[in-house]
Amino acid sequence: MTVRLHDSLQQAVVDLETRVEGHVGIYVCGPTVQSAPHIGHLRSALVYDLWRRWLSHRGYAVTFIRNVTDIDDKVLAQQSDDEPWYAVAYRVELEFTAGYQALGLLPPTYEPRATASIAQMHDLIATLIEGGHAYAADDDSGDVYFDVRSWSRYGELTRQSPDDMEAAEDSAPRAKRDPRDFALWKGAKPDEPTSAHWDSPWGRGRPGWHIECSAMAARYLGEAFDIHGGGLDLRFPHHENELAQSSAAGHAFARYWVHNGLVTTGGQKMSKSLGNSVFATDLLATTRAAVVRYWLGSAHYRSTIDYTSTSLEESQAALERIEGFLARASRRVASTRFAAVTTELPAEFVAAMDDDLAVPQALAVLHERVRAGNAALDDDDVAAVARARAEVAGMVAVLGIDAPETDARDDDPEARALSTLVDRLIAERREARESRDFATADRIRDDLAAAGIVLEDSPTATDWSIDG
RNA sequence: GGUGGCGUGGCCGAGAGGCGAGGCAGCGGCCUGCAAAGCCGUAUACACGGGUUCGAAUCCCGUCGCCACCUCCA
Repeated sequence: MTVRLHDSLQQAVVDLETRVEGHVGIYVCGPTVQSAPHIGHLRSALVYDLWRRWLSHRGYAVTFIRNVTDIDDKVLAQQSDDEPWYAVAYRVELEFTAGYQALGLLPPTYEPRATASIAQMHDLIATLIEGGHAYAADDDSGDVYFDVRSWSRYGELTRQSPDDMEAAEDSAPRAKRDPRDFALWKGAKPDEPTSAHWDSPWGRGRPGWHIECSAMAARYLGEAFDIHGGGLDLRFPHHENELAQSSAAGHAFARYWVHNGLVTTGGQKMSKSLGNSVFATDLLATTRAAVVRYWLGSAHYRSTIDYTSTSLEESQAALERIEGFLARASRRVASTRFAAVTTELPAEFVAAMDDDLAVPQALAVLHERVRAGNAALDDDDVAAVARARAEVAGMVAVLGIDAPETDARDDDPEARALSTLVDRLIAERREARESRDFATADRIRDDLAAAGIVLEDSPTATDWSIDG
């Protein structure tokens, strides 16, 4: 069984055949660091983290590149007297990194910033001009444009003909040969800070957005690589333009184009203008990161997911069911000869993940094993418990929802004191129960519950946890 | 106008011609002193109207509603 993935260019789920056997090069469009990350950004990054983890699990050596667009109109627009554009970019980049880390995303192999690959962009632009696919504007703007009409394949990614496209409304008419031509290099404008300009063969200026990704992908993965990913909203014009300019420059570029679905609120895409964004920091302040990760990852990566007030609650309950089993199973198995049992992932799980990362079906397998494991616990079938525990732990690990729960009980003196107190109360309650003084036993349980501590009785012992 | 997608039981969310994925919530039972957790059981579901077929949520035609992109956007 091979890994299959949906290729936007072929509009079909196809077998993954990598350029170099056993190796995968992935380029994902990262954010323009102009304002705080919302959960849509998080989802996008998570989707490719899941791809990467799965491909690694399947034995591929993965080179994973996710860029940071740190020079752009929008970044420049955010600067103030107190904070130059490059400081804005770095501040926002740190916010993104914090969000990624909270969700347990693996760091990319390289995370290049656009401003560090200006020379590579120049080379690419020069190649395009030589090949007759780009031109320097014949006004004094210093702009360089890609010549859409020179590239007959233009529109192949999104199956659009330039003739059918709505012409962009240019606020300032520029020296474009065709309204659909897009900027590779933007000539310096007097109101822009000089720190945002670089020398080039076409005069001082800064790069257009699309050329950045083409240049960085080629620099870090080579002119030909395997998978190019990004949000569905980037398909046009960004990815179409990347494909056109890289192809026109003679690069084989990406074999497969993967696009993740968007996150909506109230059925509409999160956007700055609508003001309906749910920001990463706000959500993570109130919700455990593992729950956010579970929720964002539990739908298929190509489908739209809508944020509602209850979506997190359902994910939390589902995740806690898994975690509860794992905790009980570990306790039951810990001191037995089954403690170290290892096992392969269930075949149905592997088949689901291989099939264009069908996480929903993979989760169905996971939950089925949790159910079986819980039943084995009820039957006290230790071998079966150990097997289910190993399978569940393995599945949870590839999905990245195994973020180590901070078991605060042993960490610091304060938690240790709490632990001692709770254990003493549990002992008192046990004595009360044994002497059939249920009023006292229930009072202890209620008081603990009021303090956020949940008791869980089993035939042999009482365990407790802090209600998340 | 062009391009792509969606509409599944109370909710979330898979599936894509033939035994009703899975989760959340609910209901009944088991367990429990009572709970919690867990287990077992539990649903005239596939936007609407036609058609193809022995058989359609799945294929075809049409209708309605919603979303995304064509302008910066994960």
